[in-house]
Amino acid sequence: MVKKTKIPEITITRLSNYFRVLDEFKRREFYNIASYQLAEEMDINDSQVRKDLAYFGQFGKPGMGYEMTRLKEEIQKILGLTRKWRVALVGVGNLGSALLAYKGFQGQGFHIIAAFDSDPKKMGKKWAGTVVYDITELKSIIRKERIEIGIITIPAPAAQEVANLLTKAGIKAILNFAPVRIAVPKNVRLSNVDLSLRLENLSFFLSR
Amino acid sequence: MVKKTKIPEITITRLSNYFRVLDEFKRREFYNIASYQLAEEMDINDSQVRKDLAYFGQFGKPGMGYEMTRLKEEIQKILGLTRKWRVALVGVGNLGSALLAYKGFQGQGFHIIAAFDSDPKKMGKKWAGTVVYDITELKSIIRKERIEIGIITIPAPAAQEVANLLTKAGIKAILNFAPVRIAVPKNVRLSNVDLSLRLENLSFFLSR
DNA sequence: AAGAATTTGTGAAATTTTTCACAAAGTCGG
DNA sequence: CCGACTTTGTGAAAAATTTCACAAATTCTT
Repeated sequence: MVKKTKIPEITITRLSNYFRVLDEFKRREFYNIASYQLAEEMDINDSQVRKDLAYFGQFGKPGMGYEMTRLKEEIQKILGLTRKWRVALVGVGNLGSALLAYKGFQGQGFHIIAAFDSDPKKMGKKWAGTVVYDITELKSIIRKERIEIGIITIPAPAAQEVANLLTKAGIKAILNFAPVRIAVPKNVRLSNVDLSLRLENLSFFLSR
Repeated sequence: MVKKTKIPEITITRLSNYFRVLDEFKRREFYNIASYQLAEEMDINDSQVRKDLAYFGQFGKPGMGYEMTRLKEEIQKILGLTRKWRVALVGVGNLGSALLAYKGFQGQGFHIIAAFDSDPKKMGKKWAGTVVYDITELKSIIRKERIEIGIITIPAPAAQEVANLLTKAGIKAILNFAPVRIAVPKNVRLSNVDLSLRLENLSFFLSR
């Protein structure tokens, strides 16, 4: 399945978006979908769609397009969404609580197993079904629970420190919402969600 | 200032990140910064940094690099952050409240002037200093308050409907947090923040 | 069953983005 | 003020990504 060819990261992002489009078309009770339909929906070129999918195999039928159920399954396999991912969230503030309550993660196989905070008032309680632990317990719980992904939703100043804790606990990937760039070892995958950055981007285009 | 040359969108994103790096260096009391320092910090090539900045002018001095205060100001001008932006937020749920409380926006000139919700229990109250209005008042308030940017933080099913309302009210840009692709007229700038997408991306790289 | 119509998968071409590499401009120490 | 350094700004080269375009596979129509 996984080819030797280097796959552009943006292809992976598009794969997620194809998945979303398929969900919408599924509700319309289509059985097949052609590359040009996916492309139109996403405002891209149709051969882009075919190239992206061709990195991973030959899923389509000439003259017919792609069988929707099959394609959804294939994308799920490619993205690693056929298994459950065990996730920890650090920082049960406004944003952290919102993410704990967010239904979208659960559906895609991302299970927030544990939350951490340094505020004694929050510890021991449950937020949207997830127990909040003292951050001093982070290492032991992440190891015991075999948690692989960490979400950082604490203020900027402490973000690097928490990233270090997560790394030392053996986490494999971090999704960082703190508005600060953090450094992690090369074997840890890091993804930043900078909320202001998106607004700044809009601001640029509105200003021209 | 604005050249005829087509500026890659990714350059704009990097500009925001240069801005973050400058903030961090400033605290260390540096006066100048060289392209290779910015580059190192961001794990990119130094000529990339110079190219990005050169789209907008000649801000550096050979042998010396860039004067930090000046560069920060220039980037602010480029990104349109020297003015205030009037923003509305639709959907005061978990995520919406978190964004209302988020300090980062304010600092960059993004002021959330009004929030909207359809839940009568929330209307009329204030959340983190912002009044929550009935969504039926959206059009009139957006016009009266001259609001230009809308943030959508409602569940997926109603997102398109709200986008239509915002568009009809004359909004110029939308930041969409609903996990669904929405359609807007070409003159409205749309940016999607799909939280699951980021986790899916991590999942892909962890699965390989 | 044959011809028309679709649509895939993929080399090749075009375009975009990144990196290289270096002249020119400026700094610094003595 | 000179010679050694440093670093910018930018053409040119390289690399990556997107688009074109078409043979081959498959379905559809009659």
